[in-house]
Amino acid sequence: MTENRVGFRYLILGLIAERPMSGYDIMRFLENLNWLIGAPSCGSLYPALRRLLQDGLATVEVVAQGNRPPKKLYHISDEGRRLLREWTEQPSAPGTPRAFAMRLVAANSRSPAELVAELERRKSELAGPLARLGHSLGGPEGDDSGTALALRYARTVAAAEVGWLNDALTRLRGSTPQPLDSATRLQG
Amino acid sequence: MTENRVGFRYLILGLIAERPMSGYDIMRFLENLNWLIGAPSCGSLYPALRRLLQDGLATVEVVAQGNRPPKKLYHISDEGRRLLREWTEQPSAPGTPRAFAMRLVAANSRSPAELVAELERRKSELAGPLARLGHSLGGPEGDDSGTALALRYARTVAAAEVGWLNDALTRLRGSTPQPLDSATRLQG
DNA sequence: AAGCGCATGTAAAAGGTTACATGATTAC
DNA sequence: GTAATCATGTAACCTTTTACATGCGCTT
Repeated sequence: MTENRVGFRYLILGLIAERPMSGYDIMRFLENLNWLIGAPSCGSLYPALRRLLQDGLATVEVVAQGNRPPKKLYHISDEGRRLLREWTEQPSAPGTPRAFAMRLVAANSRSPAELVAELERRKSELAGPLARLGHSLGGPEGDDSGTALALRYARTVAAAEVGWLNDALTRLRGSTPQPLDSATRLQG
Repeated sequence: MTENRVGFRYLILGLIAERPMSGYDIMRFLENLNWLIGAPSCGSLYPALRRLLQDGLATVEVVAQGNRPPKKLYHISDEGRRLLREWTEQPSAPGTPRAFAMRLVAANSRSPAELVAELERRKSELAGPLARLGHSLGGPEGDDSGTALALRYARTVAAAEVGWLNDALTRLRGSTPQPLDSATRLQG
C-alpha cells in the first residue's frame, strides 16, 4: 500500500547524483513537493543515508560552517551511479502520481528514448482507468458523496496527466504531432 | 515518507461503511485506483482486517458460496463508525493526491460544509507550490532532464487539481449556500 | 495442463512513524 | 523571551513488503 519503499532510496541517489546534498537539503527540497511526493521524516531520512554509506552507494564530506552545526554533504559513488543506472533501465512498475514523479526525479539524465518509454508506460497505465471513469460518471451533476467526488477528482487528475504526457511526448519526439482524441481532452 | 499509515485503516473503514465488503472486494476496488491510490498487498490487507476485528471496529459475516471458498464480509461496527466520524471531523493533514483521494473515499457521507472545508484546505495547500512552479519554469521550452520534466508534470497536476477544486467548490456552495463560518475561513 | 479468477492466509525481513534529544543563531 | 531556522540523530513500536501456501472451478 505504502508504495515501493525502495523508491525512496533511488530518489535520494538521484538527487545526490545531480549535486551533493545534506540530509537537510534533501528534506528542504522534498518539502516543496510535499503535496505531490511527500517529505520524509528525520527518522527515515537519516537512517536511509547511513544505509547508503554502509552499502557503498554514497560517500560523505563533512563541511564545517562557522557557527552553524557542520553539514554532511553526501556524494554518490561509482557503485551508486551504477545501481541507479541499473534501476533506471528496468521498466517502471505501475503506481501513483507520487511514484511516477519520484521516478522522474530519481532517474534524471535519461536519453529521450528512455523518457519516451517511461511516459508511454504511464500513458498506457492511465488509458484504462480514464476510459472507465469517463463513462461511469455521466456528467458533473448529481451525487456529492465522498466517493463520487473522489471519482470525479480521479478523472480530472488522469485527464490532466494524459494531456501532459501527450504534450511531453510530442516534444520529446521532436515534432510528430499526435492527434488528440476526445478522451485526452476530458475536463472535470 | 510512506504517507500516513493509519490512513489505510480509515480507508477500509470508509469502504465497509458504505457496504459490507470482503478482503477480496476491497482489493478489487482499490486495483481500479491503483494508478492514484495504490492497492494493498494480501500481506497488509488481511492483517489489517484482523486488527479491525480485534479493536472492535468491525464484525465479520461468513458467507458460504456453493463451491467457491467462503467469503468473509466485513461490517463496520458502531464503534468503528464513531471512530471514523471522529477522524473525519478533525482537519486533514497536508499530503499527496493519493492521501487526498483516500480521505475523500474514506470520509464519504460528509455534509456539504465539511466537504467545502476539506476542499478549501487542499486548495490552500496547492496555492503556494503552484505559484512557485508557475514562474520557476518560464514556458514549455528548454530542459528535458528528469527533474525539469517532473516539475512541469507537477505544475500540470497542481493546476488541474486547483481547477477541479474550484469547480467542485462552486457546485457545493451553489447547491447549499453556506455562510462562511470560522472553520471554512481558517484555511484561507 | 496450464493458467487465471476467486478467496484467504502466514512469516521474516525491512523499513517508516512518532516522539524524543541536542544546540547554536537569528528574528520579533 | 519565544519561536523559527539550521542540522543531526536515536529508539520503541508498528506496518509493509515479499514470498510462500492452499484449493476449487473454469477456460484455452
